[in-house]
Amino acid sequence: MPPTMATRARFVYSRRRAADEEEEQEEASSSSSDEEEEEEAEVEGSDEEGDAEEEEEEADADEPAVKASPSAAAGAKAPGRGGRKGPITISLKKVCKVCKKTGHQAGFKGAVYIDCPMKPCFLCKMPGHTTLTCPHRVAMEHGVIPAPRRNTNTSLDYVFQSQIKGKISMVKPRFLVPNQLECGNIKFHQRRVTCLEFHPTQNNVLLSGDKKGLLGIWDYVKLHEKVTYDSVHSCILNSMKFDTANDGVLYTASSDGTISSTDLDTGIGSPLLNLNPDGWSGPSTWRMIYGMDLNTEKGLLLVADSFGFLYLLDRRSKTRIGQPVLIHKKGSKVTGLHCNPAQPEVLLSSGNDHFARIWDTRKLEPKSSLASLAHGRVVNSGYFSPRSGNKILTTCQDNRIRVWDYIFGNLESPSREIVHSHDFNRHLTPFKAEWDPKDYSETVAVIGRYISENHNGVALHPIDFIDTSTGKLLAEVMDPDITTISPVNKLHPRDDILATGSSRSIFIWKPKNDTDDPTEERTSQKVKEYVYGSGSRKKSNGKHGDSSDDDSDGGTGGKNKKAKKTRFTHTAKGKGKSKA
DNA sequence: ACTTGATGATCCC
DNA sequence: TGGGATCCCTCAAG
Repeated sequence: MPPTMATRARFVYSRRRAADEEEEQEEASSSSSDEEEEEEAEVEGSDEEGDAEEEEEEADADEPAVKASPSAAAGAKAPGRGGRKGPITISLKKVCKVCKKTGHQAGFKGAVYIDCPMKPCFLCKMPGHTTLTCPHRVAMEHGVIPAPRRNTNTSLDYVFQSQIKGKISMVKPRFLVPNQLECGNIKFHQRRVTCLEFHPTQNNVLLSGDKKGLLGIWDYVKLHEKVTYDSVHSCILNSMKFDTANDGVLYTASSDGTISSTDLDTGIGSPLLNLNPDGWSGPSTWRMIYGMDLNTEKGLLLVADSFGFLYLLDRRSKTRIGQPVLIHKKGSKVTGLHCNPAQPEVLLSSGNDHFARIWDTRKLEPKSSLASLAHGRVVNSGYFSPRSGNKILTTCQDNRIRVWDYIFGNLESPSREIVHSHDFNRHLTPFKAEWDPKDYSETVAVIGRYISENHNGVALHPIDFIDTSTGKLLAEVMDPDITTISPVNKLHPRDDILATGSSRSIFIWKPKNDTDDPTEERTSQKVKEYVYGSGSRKKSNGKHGDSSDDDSDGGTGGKNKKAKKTRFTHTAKGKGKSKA
């Protein structure tokens, strides 16, 4: 059932329900037959709102007028508020919730979303068609805009010399898509998941951060071993990085303006950096940290704030090195940082100023970037390829994944732009395309998809595996039990495992094993185990547990004590802060 | 089965 | 250059 369908449209809808998708498409792309009957009910003129509402009541005696037409009521009030002049058009029948015009309706019809035809395509952003007919949707393998490859030298040549050649394997590795849901941790977090990271040495341990700053640790094989720490950060946990010298320590970056070095056994964090030492004095001065990376060679922590500045920290002495450097437009957010895996001195930054930039951290000055990569909108992320470091992959809010095949070449335009739905939505964690760290050929990337696909009558949002060398869609990973969007995805550095953050839940995917029970039933059952609690917990009701879920494994004992030496065995909320 | 609210980038003056 | 209205496939609580 489409929950967004307006009450008043029910008649039209039920009449049409039996109709197939084609008719719906037709309706969406052109003004067709059905509207005629609504036009007559339209009230035009410069009536005052009171009049208009009365009219409506009479016309729609069947239904409570106010309730039935919230959009019309809002529309009637708008002129008074906004001072808009001219005739007011009040529709008594269905009004498009996007453009407020009659004759069509945007929204879900069953599991299919019908676009507003007055807007540019929600996928490729071009006018003249909607998502349903967008060529990039119909055939993903054609969703590539080729760009000429040039070979002009850049200053990056100087930095890299020829050290990288020969590092890339020419042999395509075995590629197993982790396409089957293995297990999940439903509502492990109280707010939406913002980042994920696999533990570097403990193979089955997944770290997760959320919008409230909660840090989660979960062993997805032992399942019941999970911990959450709520005292490390006070708001959005944007990035996590392990200390390569000590894998018991995790660096975290947060919108609270701090970098924390957290002991995973105790959950006790010591601040490495606090950009808001004087506390809150309004949003215009509050600094948030999104981008962070570690230069392991130099023991250097690189951090960037929401005002465009980059900070260098010495990991051991915990002191700042030099002054902050402006690396993106002043006052704009730096969304991400990545040190080149082959040449850690080389840094890639992405920002809200619609640019990704490459820097030499040994020679940092404002405007001293080695290259500036222009994008259509905000750049959510930018990553060097995981082994050779000589490719770049960026995710931009203009619904394009950009690939630069060779950073020695001319970087003015990307080698490819891959149209892919990962639009910005303020309620979703920004999408980020990430390389598969196991793929020696450096071609496979994973990214969640915003727009849904009708999957047996259910709107599902797949996780896409994309061949970045061709733009071809290699695999769509989804499960009928997961109806929410999955903007956060992480591929395991060694195993064929995908971790997904979707809303407040975390999921683990594995490749489908032929020896496994092939029925979907098994998958569903597995998820439900976590829906209803792990181990000792009994199924309490027919719905997903509420936020008390987090305490569900209290049965393992020692609930309010610290997690001391027994790691990850129970839910610990902060260090001794938990309520009695 | 509806409504509500949280809240980031953008656009427009 | 800055404040305020606007917004398109959210999600889950009530």
